[in-house]
Amino acid sequence: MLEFAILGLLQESPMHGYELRKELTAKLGAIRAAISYGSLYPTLRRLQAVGWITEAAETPATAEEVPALTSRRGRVVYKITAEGKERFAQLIAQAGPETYDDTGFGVHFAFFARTDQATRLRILEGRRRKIEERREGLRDVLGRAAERLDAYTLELQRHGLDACEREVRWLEELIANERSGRAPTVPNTGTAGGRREDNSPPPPGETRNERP
Amino acid sequence: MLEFAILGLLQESPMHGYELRKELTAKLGAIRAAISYGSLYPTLRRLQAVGWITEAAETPATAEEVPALTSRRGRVVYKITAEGKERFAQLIAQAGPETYDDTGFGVHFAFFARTDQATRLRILEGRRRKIEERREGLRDVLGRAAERLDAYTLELQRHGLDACEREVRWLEELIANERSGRAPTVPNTGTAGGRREDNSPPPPGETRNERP
DNA sequence: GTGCGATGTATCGGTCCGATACATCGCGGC
DNA sequence: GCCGCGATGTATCGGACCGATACATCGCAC
Repeated sequence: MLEFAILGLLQESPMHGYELRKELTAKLGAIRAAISYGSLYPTLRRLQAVGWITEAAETPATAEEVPALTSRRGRVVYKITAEGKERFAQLIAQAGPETYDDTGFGVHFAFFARTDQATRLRILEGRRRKIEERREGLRDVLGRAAERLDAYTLELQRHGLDACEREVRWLEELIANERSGRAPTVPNTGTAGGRREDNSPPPPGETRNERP
Repeated sequence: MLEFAILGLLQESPMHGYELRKELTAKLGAIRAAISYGSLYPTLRRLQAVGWITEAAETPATAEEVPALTSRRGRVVYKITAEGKERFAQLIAQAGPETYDDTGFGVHFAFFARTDQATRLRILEGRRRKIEERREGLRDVLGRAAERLDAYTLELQRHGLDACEREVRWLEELIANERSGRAPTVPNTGTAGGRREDNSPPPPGETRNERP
C-alpha cells in the first residue's frame, strides 16, 4: 500500500520524505492516520534499491547558492523512474481482492485520476461487494445473535451497519456516474516532467446535491 | 488490542482459539475484519506465559469418555486467571490517547459493559475530540487545498468528512445518554424502553473498579 | 469409500506503527 | 546577543498484526 501511494505521489513531482508524508496525509486524511516514518523511510530505501525511485540532487533554486557552509545533511529528494511508473501501472492493473479492504480501497481511490475507467469500475464494484457482505454479516448478528450481546455491543453493530448502508449508496452513485460519465483516462504521462494541474476527469463532483 | 479483547472475551467463558476468533469476529465485526490466526495464537501463548490465562482441560462432558483412542490433538481451551482479570481492569483504567483511534476505540467500546461509567465517558469524549480534529483537518483540505487535488481525491475527502460529522453526532448522543443515566440506546432502537443493560459485575468478587 | 467443507492448531515472512534519537532553521522574547 | 521552541528533516528499533500456508480431524453427502 505504502509503495503504491509513494509511486503515485512521486509522479506528481519529486519530493523528500517529510514532504511526502505531508502530501500523503493530506491526500489520505479521510481514510487513515498519518503514516509513520518507521515505515516511510525503510520503504523509500527499498524502492530505491529495486530501482523504482532515485535520489535527485536537491535543486539549488538559484544555482550558485549556499554550498557547504556547514556539512549540511541536506534533504534527500526522490523522483520516480520509468521502471517505477511501470510498476505503478502494474499495481493498478493487478488490483484484486486485497484492494477492497478499507485501506486498500481508499488508497486506490485516491489515485483514480491515474486509473483507467475499466479498472475504476472493477474496484468500485469489488468494494461494493465486500461492503455488502459486511453488511449482511452485521444484519445476521443483529438479527440472530442479538440476545447474546450487551447493549453497547449492539449499538456498535448498529452504527457499523448504518455506515455500511451509507457506503453502499455512495458506491452506487459513483458507479452510476462512472458508467454514464465520460472518463478521459488520465494518461500515464511518459516522461513528461512537470506537474500538470490537470483535473480533467469530469467525475463525481457532479453529485453535488448533498444534504442541505 | 488483541490482548485486551481476549481477556475481555474469556471473562464471559473459557474458549479455545477457533471459538475465540469467531466470537471476536461477531463482537467486533462492525469495526474490523476477522482477526488473523497469525496474531491470535502467538498472543495466546504470550498471555499464558505471563499467567493471565491458563489452559483448562477440555471438559469431557460426560466424564469417562474417549481417552486416548488416537493421540487426538484435542482443542486447547483457555480460561482467564485472577491476574488476567486484574490486567484487564488495569487496561481499562489506563485507557488513554491510543484508545481513541478507530480500532482502539471500537474494541474498548465493545467492552463498555465491563467498564465503569466514568471511564466510558472519558473514552467517548476523547474519541469525540479526535474525530473533531480529523474533521477540521478535512475541512481545511477541502477549503484551502481544494484546487490542488483531483476530483476523486476531493470526493473521498467529502465522504470522509460526512462520516466524521455523523460519528460526532453519534458520540454526542451516547455522551448525553451516558450522563443522564440509562443505557446506550440511541433514539430509534427496536427494543422498547431499553433493555436492562445489566452490567453483570464480573463473577463474584474479583473486580473492585465497578460502579453501577 | 471418497471427496469436501467446517473445525481446529500452528508457523513464517513481511508490512506498518509508535517511540525515540538527533540535527538544523527561523523566530520571538528577554 | 543568545536562548528556547516549534517546525523541518532523516533515521532506527522492537513489537503488533496480517496473509499465506501447512496439516490433521470430523461429519456428511454422493
